[in-house]
Amino acid sequence: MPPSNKANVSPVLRSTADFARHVGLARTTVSRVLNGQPGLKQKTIDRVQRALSETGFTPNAHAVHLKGKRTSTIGICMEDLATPPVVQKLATLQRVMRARGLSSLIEVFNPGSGRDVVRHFLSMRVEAVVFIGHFLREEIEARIAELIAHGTPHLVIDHFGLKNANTVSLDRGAGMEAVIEHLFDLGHRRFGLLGISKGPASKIDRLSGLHSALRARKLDFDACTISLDHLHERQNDFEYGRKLAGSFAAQPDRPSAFVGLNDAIAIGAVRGFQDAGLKVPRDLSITGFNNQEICHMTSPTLTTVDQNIDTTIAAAAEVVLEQLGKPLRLKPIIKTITPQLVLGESTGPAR
Amino acid sequence: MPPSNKANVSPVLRSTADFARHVGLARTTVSRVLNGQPGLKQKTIDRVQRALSETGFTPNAHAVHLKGKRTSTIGICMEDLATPPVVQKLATLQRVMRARGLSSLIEVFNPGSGRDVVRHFLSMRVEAVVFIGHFLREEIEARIAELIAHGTPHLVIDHFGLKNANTVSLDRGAGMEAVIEHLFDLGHRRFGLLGISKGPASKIDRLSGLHSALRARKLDFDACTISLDHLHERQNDFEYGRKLAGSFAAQPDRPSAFVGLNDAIAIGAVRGFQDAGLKVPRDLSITGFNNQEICHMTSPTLTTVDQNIDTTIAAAAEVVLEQLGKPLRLKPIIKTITPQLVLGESTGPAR
DNA sequence: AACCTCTACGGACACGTGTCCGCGTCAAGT
DNA sequence: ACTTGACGCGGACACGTGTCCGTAGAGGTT
Repeated sequence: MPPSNKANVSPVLRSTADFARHVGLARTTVSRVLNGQPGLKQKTIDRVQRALSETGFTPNAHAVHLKGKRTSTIGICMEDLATPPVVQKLATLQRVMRARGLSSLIEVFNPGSGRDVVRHFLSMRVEAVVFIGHFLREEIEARIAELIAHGTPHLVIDHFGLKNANTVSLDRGAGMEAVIEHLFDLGHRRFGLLGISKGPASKIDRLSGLHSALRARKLDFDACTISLDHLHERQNDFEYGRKLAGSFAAQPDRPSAFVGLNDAIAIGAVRGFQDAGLKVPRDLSITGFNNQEICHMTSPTLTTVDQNIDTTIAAAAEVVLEQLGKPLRLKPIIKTITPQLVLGESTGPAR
Repeated sequence: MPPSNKANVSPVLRSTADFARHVGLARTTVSRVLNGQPGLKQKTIDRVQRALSETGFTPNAHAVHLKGKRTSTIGICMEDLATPPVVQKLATLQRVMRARGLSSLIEVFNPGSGRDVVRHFLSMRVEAVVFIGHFLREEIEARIAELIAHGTPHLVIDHFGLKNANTVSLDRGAGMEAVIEHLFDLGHRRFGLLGISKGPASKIDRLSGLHSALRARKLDFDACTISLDHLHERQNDFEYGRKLAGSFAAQPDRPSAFVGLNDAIAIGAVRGFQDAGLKVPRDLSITGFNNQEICHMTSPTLTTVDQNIDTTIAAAAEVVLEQLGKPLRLKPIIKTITPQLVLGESTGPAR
């Protein structure tokens, strides 16, 4: 008696045809219900809906997309998932896109695998590709050219200065200006750089921000900043900051304020100076960058710079959404986000 | 002259037919090359390969999968992306799966949206679904039942004790036993619990580990552990740990060792005790859980428990890969991972 | 010149879906 | 009883792909 165990052992419904048979309707009728077409009795609609939630049947997305419906998927390409800021960006972007009905296909772009990643996105016919992080310049530019050739919109978050690329980037220079302003107001005139190496600076880099902030206060960059970047045993940022602090502590004429590349280096430096018997901020001031949670969990808490990630991602989402479905723009879109100083206990008046 | 600008303005190739026309071969021939079928002249193969890398053409994955080829995609369902351990698990799993040729479709399972997430995975015909994190029990059990009904394999990482679910979980009880053993050997006999509330314990919970560790050392659980969990103003773990430490510090007869639920609580507690003028580990010992990077960046560094995430994910990947393509197993697979004590500076001999 | 082998061609079908369209059915209205 | 309208049915096609198969042309051998 086949009908008897029909109730307990329901077969796996793999197609609309299967499902329609199960409901007792024609495939086309079911399809009409699923796509909200008019001309159907309410009773029929209810019948399908109920069976739908009972069986959990879902139309094959591949067939649907093949028929021409949007894939409603974007590709997100990550440099890595190692640091909190990029993870936070990913999480926020994913949430914003989901709220707009877009799924995220996420891949990590190992050096050299970029081609495969982008090919995979293209084969999935994603509606846009977002890159988060900092990549090899030639590689990412080649990938973007490929995307453009395929008519697929793209956006790069946090890799400024790429050719022909739509970018949303944090103005780290402005962040540095805010840091210098804060330290200057506290009376500091000489600054140690932790993990920030002197060299050529592009438009919104930390260094250019340092330069302009010092210039605006009639200070000479080379005279009032010191970088001990010769120690290239940089394993991880915390240890590196600690070692740098050790070297600085041994110097007779050291600066009164230290500007860290990121929070880990700054926190390592705090520790390094403490190990050398110095007190922060009594003897010297230290700043970080990124405003990670950890900044509020150390003694002293860290003065740092917040990336305004929500603003960044909102801007990014806007750029992506605005491009969807339209022909590709000719001129690249470039947006800049201004970060924000966050005061902690690690900065104080110069002695 | 149409052929003249053929070189600079190449049209977007959207199908194998387009591509074949572009190469000057039959669609079927191109398809044969793409799928590595025999009976083709090397010269022809090379011609297609070259055009392939020049144009960057990719077959429509949806059509390919529709034809019956594997989707080679797994769904990963995250509780959130807020804490480092889950992010690390995600990153590792994604990497391992990619190395096996599997893409990851990642979604965040907001309470209530679980149904949609799983439906989406099913509509994409993923080959398996992995849950990472801790969910509402009824909700995740309902989702798993749905997956089973659809014949799709699943795995839950870090949510122990679910009915009919394949799980890989950390044996937090064993972690607690290691912690107690370490503290006991240092001479501690009374323990303060930070964020760990007394109550019913299931098999591999922290509490059951505490119980058995104390029992093995002939100590009475209720007599030698104190929990101040009445302060339910738990905003974030760090502040909560700090407040708990403040309350404990005010007690005349406080324990000599404190066991934290996680690293953030423990680090907050360190800070709280320091604020009260106590020294760690001179006056008291503190342990965390998770071995986040931050543990090595505080003063003192934290004694904690490592989750052995690589081992966890390796086991998870094995379970998933073993299930792919086969009919569903009847008996749930349950694996347990043993964590590992990591010594820091925050624990020392009892006074 | 006749024959054979190698290889590309191109028609055909299936996969699961959305959509169009003509046809049948059934109930309500006249 | 007849007309009419509402509504479900089922055939057909297209989407892009993989694969089978019969055919044809090119090139080499006898």
